[in-house]
Amino acid sequence: MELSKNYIPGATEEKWNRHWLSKKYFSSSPDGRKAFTVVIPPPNVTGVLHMGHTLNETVQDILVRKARMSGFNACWVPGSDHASIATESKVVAMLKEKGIDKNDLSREEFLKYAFEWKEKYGGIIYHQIEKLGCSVDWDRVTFTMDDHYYKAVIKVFTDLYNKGLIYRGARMINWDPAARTALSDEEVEHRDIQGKLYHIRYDAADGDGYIVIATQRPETIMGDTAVCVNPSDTRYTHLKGKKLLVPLINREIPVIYDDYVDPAFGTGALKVTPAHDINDYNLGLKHQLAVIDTLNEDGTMSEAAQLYVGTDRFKARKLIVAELQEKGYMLKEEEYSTRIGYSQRSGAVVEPRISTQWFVKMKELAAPALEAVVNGSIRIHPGDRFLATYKYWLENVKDWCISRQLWWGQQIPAWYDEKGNYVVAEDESAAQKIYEEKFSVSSPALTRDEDVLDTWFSSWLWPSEVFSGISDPGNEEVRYYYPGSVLVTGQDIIFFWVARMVMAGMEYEKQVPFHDVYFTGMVRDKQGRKMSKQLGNSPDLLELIAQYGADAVRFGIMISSPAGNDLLFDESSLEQGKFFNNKLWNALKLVKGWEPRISPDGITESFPLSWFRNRLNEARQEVDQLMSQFRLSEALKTIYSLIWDDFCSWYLEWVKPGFEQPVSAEVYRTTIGFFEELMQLLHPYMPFITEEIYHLLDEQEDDLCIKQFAPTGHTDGDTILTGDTLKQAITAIRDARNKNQVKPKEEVKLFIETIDETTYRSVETIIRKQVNAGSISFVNGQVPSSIAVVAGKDKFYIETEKPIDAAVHKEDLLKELQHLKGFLASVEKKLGNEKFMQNAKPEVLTLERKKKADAEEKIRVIEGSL
RNA sequence: GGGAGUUUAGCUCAGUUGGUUUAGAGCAUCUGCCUUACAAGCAGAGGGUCGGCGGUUCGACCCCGUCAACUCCCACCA
Repeated sequence: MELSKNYIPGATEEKWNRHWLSKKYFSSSPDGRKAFTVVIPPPNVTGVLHMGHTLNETVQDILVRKARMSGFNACWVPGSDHASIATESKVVAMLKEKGIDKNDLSREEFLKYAFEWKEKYGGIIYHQIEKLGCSVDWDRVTFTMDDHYYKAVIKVFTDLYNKGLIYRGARMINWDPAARTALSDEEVEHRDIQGKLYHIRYDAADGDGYIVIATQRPETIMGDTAVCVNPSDTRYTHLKGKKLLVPLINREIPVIYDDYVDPAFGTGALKVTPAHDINDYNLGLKHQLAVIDTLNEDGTMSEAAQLYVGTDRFKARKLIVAELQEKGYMLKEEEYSTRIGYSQRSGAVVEPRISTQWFVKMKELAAPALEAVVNGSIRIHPGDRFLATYKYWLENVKDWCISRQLWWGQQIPAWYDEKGNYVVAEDESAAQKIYEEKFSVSSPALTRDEDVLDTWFSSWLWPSEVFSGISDPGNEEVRYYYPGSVLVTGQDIIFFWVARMVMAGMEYEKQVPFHDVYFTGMVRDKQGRKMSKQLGNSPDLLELIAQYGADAVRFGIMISSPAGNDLLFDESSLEQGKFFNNKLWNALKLVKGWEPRISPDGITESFPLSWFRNRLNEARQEVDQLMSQFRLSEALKTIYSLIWDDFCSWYLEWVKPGFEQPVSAEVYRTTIGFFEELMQLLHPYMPFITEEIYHLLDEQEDDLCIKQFAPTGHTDGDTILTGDTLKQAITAIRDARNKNQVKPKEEVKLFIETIDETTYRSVETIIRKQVNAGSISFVNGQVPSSIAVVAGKDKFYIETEKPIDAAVHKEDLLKELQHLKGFLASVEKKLGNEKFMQNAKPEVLTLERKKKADAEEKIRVIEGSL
């Protein structure tokens, strides 16, 4: 058949995707093989795949395809996350565009819109995953709001509640005034902000004296219930027992004393606003201060504030500052840089707020999760870089606020009576029953908690519940597939997700959820900025695939992405991938072109055949090792160079017959075999083109993507030795072929006499390179054009062609000998033979002419034997 | 305020036990080639005080110390 001039990815990718899917190659069910389980980090249902996902999915696919080809029952579970707050805010925005206010809808109506949205956009992600060539098991698509998943979440909630690990209570939480919901600590992002520190005067109620406080948030003064100073601060002792007046509203508040206050900071006086600051809240608890909440849930001033009621907090700040200035309370304003918490989703400035919410007690759950990583049951890659972060978080973990004032998500399974008494149960009838027993009331009127659970409260069950391991404990599938082999994810969700999955896994499966965690870096744009939709700097994956082909995209993103390091995305690496595709294609065209010319007259030169066989085996072992260490990018480089340099530039050029010359059947067969093996090796990285070429090379019954690796041939000692010799010969021939470029090297002669042949040969080779490299040379301009190194049992010499005045250069020479000794000692050590250099003592001698001639004679012999 | 990471050619990055790398790849630049698989290619060339300084060593891109720049994570000083 006629092969096209260049490789055209689009149609080929489409073809093989359809073929693989129709054959259900990526579907997995439990069997006698060992399972290799990967669960996809479920992307948000609303999103599209950005480059970060592309990197993650590619890494997973490489590992999964490799495992599948290595004989494992590979199972990669796809799915998506309902992403409670993220999705809800998008649906709300979408409704707003249509002129619909969420508040005018019932919960059911809203959820209908949300599910429609999910159906519409959830599919985009799956389409992208498929286009990228990800070999996921489409029969296992899981959504975190599937029925069984809902059941699991509710079950875990009630179970933890019954164990006393979930409680409800009023605490100071992070409040998102835009989304009007509570957030967990992890959902708050801190950013450095240039703010102002305002110095405000609080007069004594009796008119005698005042205190100046410093604050960043003057709009909260109406919530003040004390001013606190350090008891040792003599500046304020005269005010003891007095009351102060809050400016503008003239409410009386006490002066309190606490060591918490740093006299050196600001004015040494702190206004205490228990409703709007965590420290003030704690201080308030200690000193039994009243709590005055001056903000509404949308961030506007509340009735309790008395002033500017209904005005947004930031507008109110400006107005209050102006009023304080006008009335003379504002003594000073200074620039002040601080950190402010923002809601990760809505971007709104988070308010600390006292609110009744549901919490998970984390300490108990954290202990086994910490242990699993510390004792090595879970290995984190790369190295231990993230181990410290993981440990620190678990050791200092605080309770997890899991209730959200949203509708999209799993509704909290708690039922209340009109007095606020509540029970937790898996469904309403169970709740009725429990309530009846607990309160001895029959047929109570109960209403369900309005709130839903944090999205991560479902995500943390993912590794188990994708196999229904929690809704249907101990079923055959979860027993077979759990725990997963490797989790590939971004380091940004180590707390949100990874640590919590380990907790849930230990609690509900009594086992770690995965053995290895591979953290990919963040993908940034050329300017080093994080890729984000807001910046519009994240390229569209489908467009990239259309432009370069999926294989090239995968190649481009993998070729320079060491684990855990950030990746500056550069399209030129995708181009490199595209070029590589074409190189493969052209090699195919070359080899296929020989087919009609196979003839008994063809010459078989066995040398290149055995050389490449050897090279291929060597590279395969290297690739295996690199991949098992998750050094995927280096493995790809090895394969790339093996194909481009060794196979195309050397092997094919070598065995290539002259114009219209016959090709021996052996050469043809062997070459096809090599090519197939190469395609197999590359397949996890570039699945489409390798499958295509594999089939075009030869009529194949099997498909490459499920073909298992044949054992590496010729691994016995003899062959390896032959290989080394071959390698040297190849190198020599390469040099010869490049002879036009070979520069006349400075002639260097060396001679060493050692105890045994092996040591001698190694030392000789290395020392030759060292001398060539100039590592062994003379200083002070006395670099000789020719050196002879003469070594004996307990001494060795360096001899120069031009005589060197030993008296003048003795120090230099000794230094060189010392250097040489150290170097040779290390070579000996590597060879496991430390007898020779131990007692060697450097000394400078003048060699006689005759001796030199002897040495040169031996050199000739050595060179002849090479 | 703590902790981590990064710093190698114009750009993006390799360089894992300190000595077969007088520092490598791709892209970009320059030169010559449409040579019968491949101009998406081939043959070459230029380009680096391996962030600065100090130390250990016979020998350091690699180990130690220190400084600088950039990035990230964590933390309740108004």
